[in-house]
Amino acid sequence: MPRSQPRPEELPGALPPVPSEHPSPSARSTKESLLDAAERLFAARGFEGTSLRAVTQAAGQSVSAAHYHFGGKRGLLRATLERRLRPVVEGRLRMLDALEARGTAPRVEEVLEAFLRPTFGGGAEAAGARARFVAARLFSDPPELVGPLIRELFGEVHRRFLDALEAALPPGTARREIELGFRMVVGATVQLLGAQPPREGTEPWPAVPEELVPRLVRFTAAGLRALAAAEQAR
Amino acid sequence: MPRSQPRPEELPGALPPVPSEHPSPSARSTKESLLDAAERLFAARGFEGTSLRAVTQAAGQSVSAAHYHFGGKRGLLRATLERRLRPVVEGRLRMLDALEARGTAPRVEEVLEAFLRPTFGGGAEAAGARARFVAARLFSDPPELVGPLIRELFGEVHRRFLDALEAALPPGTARREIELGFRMVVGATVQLLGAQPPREGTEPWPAVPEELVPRLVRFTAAGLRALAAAEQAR
DNA sequence: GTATGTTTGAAACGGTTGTTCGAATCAATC
DNA sequence: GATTGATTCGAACAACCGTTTCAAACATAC
Repeated sequence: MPRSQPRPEELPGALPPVPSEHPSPSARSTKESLLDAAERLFAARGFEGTSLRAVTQAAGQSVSAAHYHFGGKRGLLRATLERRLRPVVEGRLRMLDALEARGTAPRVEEVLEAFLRPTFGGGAEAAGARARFVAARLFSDPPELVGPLIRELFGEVHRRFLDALEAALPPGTARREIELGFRMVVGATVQLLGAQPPREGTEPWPAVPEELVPRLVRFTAAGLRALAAAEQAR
Repeated sequence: MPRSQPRPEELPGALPPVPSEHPSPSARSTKESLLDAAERLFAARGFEGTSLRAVTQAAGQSVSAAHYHFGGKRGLLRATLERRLRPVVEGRLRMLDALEARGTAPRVEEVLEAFLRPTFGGGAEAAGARARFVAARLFSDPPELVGPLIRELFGEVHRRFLDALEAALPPGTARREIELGFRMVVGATVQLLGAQPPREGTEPWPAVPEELVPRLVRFTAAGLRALAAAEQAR
């Protein structure tokens, strides 16, 4: 019975999914139009608050197309998140690599800039602003779906940046103190990422990356140094 | 036709709703059991991700009870948020009042402590930890519902704390710089509030208010001062 | 008791949800 | 031109959604 069902996305452990050997150009545009619409709607109304039909309708596609390409609604969210997060992660690691390949030890500000700059990457244009929708979603959408993705994408990054901060801060600073400070860095970043949220009902707070990143670096570097100094003085 | 429909919650502009002149003790426990269940479930799965039936079932009540007491699902969310946010707002204002009633001008750290302490109020016990669920929800649930509530509850608070910070920081610091810094304060706070989120699927990050508040004050005070100093040097 | 207004319960309403199915369409290969 | 596999579409599925309805149960005042 040749009931073949060739889902492009991962099946459990079957033969390699044959990832679209010949992806027709229309298939590419179908996938991307779905991702674009999903990104916009998930950002505005959240995952549970957005119906698959709303996405496909906005994309001008059929519901079954979404299932065919992404395996369902959850797969669509995952793909949407991954598309925007992957470049951020890669940018962070690349900048940190460059920093550590240099001879002299990196300063706290440099490590933080390597972490923050790719977050606001892509300039101030629409694509960059849109890309930042993920921040809000990361902390609100189904944890059993987003949680593993965060660990998979950000696990190595967080470890490496914690190490780099430990090396840049005064020696003897407790690891837990650094972890706590790093969480605050992330928090401040996420909050400013939402400065231009593509959320309906919230008026944007005009800000461009060129303005935000230096402030963020200045603020968080001083914060981390203060934590280390207080630890030192004890 | 005496088809009376005495909703305890607000009707548009009709006569005062007669807010339960004789609230039977069972009615109180009904409302509170609903609020407790709603709080737990909304925190874990979000507003749209939680069905009203799941809430009423967990509370051991009927669906109509929720509609009767809160006017529907949205009213239930609003009541849930309000119950936890109101004390925080009042605590912040009270501490700021006390600070300003004193003779000497408050320091940055004191203003920040007045802002942060009530946020982590209630100690480390379950009620306090549970109360913090709101932070996550505030930035993810339907903006057209939560947005007005935020402005209503936090509008005055934010304005007053911005003024207090402006007075405590070196004179001449640009207002926008302070607003930006304040957003980072909020971001760092929210992030640490989620240190023990009652979210399924995310392992908690053990931390108690006594440990977090001083770190938060230290970190953000240094950050704000750094922003002001850079502004000064220009 | 009766009367009055508040609170609960069970069932049903219309509408929407994510997903599945089977046939139709398309592009490329033999 | 037939075969093969990838893609698209519309229709249908069962399950669930928030809300409403109506009657029973309740407490309190007369």
